[in-house]
Amino acid sequence: MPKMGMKPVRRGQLIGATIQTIGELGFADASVIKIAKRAGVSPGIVHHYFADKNALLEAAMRDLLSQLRQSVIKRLDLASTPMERLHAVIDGNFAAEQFHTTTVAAWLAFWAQAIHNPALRRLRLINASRLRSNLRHEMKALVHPDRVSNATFSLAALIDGLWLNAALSSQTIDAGHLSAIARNHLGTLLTPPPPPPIPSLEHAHA
Amino acid sequence: MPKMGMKPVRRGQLIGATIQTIGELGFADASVIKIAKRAGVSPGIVHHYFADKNALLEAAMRDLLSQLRQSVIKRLDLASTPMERLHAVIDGNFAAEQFHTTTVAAWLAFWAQAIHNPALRRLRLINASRLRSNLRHEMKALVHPDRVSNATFSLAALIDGLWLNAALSSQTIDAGHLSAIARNHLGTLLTPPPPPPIPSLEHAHA
Amino acid sequence: MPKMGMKPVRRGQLIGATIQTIGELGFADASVIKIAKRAGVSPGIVHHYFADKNALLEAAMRDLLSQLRQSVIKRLDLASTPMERLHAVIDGNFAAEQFHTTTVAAWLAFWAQAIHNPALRRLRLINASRLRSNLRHEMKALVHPDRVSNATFSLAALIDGLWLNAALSSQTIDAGHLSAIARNHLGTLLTPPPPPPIPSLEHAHA
Amino acid sequence: MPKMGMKPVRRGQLIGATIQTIGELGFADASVIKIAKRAGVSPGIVHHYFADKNALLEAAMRDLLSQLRQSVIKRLDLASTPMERLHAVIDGNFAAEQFHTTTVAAWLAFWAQAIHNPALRRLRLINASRLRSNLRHEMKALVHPDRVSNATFSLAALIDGLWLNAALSSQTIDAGHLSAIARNHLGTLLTPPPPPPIPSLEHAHA
DNA sequence: AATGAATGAGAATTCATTCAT
DNA sequence: AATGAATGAATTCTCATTCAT
Repeated sequence: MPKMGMKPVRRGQLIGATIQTIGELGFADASVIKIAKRAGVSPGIVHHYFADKNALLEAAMRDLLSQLRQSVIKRLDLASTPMERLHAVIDGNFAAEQFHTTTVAAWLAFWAQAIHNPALRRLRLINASRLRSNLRHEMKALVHPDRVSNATFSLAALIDGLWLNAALSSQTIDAGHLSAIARNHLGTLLTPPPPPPIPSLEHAHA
Repeated sequence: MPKMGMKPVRRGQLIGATIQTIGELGFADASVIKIAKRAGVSPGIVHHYFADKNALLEAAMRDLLSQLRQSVIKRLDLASTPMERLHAVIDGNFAAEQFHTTTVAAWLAFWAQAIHNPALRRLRLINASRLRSNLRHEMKALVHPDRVSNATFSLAALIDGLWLNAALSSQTIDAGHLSAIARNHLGTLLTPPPPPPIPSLEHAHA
Repeated sequence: MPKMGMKPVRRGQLIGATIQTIGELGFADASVIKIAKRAGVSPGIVHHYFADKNALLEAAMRDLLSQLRQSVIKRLDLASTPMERLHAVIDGNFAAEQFHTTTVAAWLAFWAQAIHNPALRRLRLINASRLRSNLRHEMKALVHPDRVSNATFSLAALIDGLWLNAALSSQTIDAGHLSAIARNHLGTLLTPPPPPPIPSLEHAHA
Repeated sequence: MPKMGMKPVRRGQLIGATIQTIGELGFADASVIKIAKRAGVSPGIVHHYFADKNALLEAAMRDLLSQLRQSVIKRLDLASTPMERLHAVIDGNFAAEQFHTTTVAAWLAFWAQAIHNPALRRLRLINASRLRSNLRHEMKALVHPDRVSNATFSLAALIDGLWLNAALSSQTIDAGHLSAIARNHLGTLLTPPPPPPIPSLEHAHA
């Protein structure tokens, strides 16, 4: 009698092993054989649960995105004001569990590969537009309509940039610090720009 | 004697072909054979000019970094005030020639791979610290000493984040727009945060 | 489940094919592809059973050595006196099955390569010291202690030399003849050297 | 004006580099490029002085054989009695200059390869028969006609075996010791076998 | 459900050789 | 005479995938 319902278990094992392997070795060196070995299963079984390597990669990226989304949603549920909701998005993106070295490296690998892989690209687009949509919705309540688009774009870029710097840095990541910087940036987006302090600087902007 | 002075020519061809190939196919699918084919030479000749694939990749990344640096330096030479110099750094990073689709994709691929490849990692670190050092030096002239570090970190992250978004976006990149956003962010870093304008917003911060 | 227990079968096939191929083509021309072809398997499978080419070569040499050892041990089991045991060692080394042309050629190839390959070198050293130890132990019972070392060295060298001449000769090998020569040499080692027959010859030795 | 008569010089350089390279790396790893590099010339020039790699290898082996022959001939010129001449052959084979590690390793490599390479095989056969012929001629003056053949064969084999052991040994080679063992063996070949010392041993011989 | 045997393509790299200069 | 650029084949090894069991 076969073990029942192994499907989700095995899939989870393989997805986890995929993220780990990509995070540790990079996309180019993450072979099915290595992933299977890390998952503690035979290489043959991978194709029993996933159509091909691409399907496995897609599932892995979907898992990463889903974890991130959960991290944000969890915090959104506790927020009530627009500002709180924006902080929730920021903090959700910088949640501690998102910063394990291998996970961050896997993220970057997926981003790089998504340029060339349509399935991954689609996943990333869906996620990115969802994030933008979240941000934009709250921004509308806080900034002038003319500035919503830029403010959203700017905050989203800063979040990504902070993440990227963390991914590439060899130092341990202080998620709180990243969050604070993003919150601070958000603060400046909300307030009207102060009058130019000194003429010379104003000149420099031109 | 053989055709003299082919070395720099071939090396340049191969480096260009490498960046193109990585940009189009991604790191994982950029094989020496494909690179050689794109450069219009035989696969064997690659190892006549580069010790191994890694040396070729390193040279390609070095080339990308060098182009970026030139782009910044060119603008720094025309700048005189600290603010102008910061704008030079921003604009240099967002120069039009830096935004060809394949080039940007190659950049991302190198960043992702740099996590796992010591030689690439070293190159990236050198470049990153040079950028930081440039920014920090000018920041010191413009913001309170206590805020130099954070301001530098924040601006550098935003530059990277804007770049990353451009890299991943399928839309054509408007470098001027990215520059404007970064300049605007820089503006907010320089000025002291204004007093909370209205109580309701203050409440939203809580 | 896959075809079970293929491991020892395939390994045996591949080892046999390796010895055959090296024996026929020499070390330099024995490629993994040719070996696989001779074994009737695909080139890829070789690395499923052996870590790399070196491991395959090592296994092949180990096999040759083991066959030789068995040939000696089989005869040692039937011997009772020291002299019989020495003859067993000689005859074991010159057993007919050790003289198939390809096998002898493989032996020579391995010896030559062992100089440059640490793993093969180690195998050869283990085997050589085992042979010496066997010989020395029996020699102790038959010759004066002062002469054990030289007698052992001399007999071992003669065995190797006879083998080598056979290996390089294009004529069919008469193992019995080689054995007889070695036994004869052994006989001279056992007896005290006769007094110098004529002074002039003694002088020539000096 | 081109340098005149470079031909023998370059050929000599290349032959020396070939022997060195084969001795250090083995036959399989001695490529034309490596040989040229060691000789301090470009890889292209090799084919200006030698038809192909095989011709270079053949010339190198011919050089080794010639050196050995010179070593013997030099000593033969000083010898007058048959025994002295046999000693000259032995000592010539074990001359110190023949025992540089790389040279001995090159010898072994050539022997192994000679099995598969007709040109090398021919060279080796010519040399071997010359050595045999030398030995046999002198043996005829010293031993009973019925034993000339075996005595020659035995002595030649011992010389080769001692050499082989030296080649494979990691220890420094004591050429004098090898010479002494061969001379001693020769001594036993010349004298009539003594009467059996004890019946039991005689029985063991049967 | 699961194994691991097996394949054949493709990877990086090295090679002997040729050739324009 | 000599260089080193250039080729295309061959090398070892890894890969995704299939399949009998």
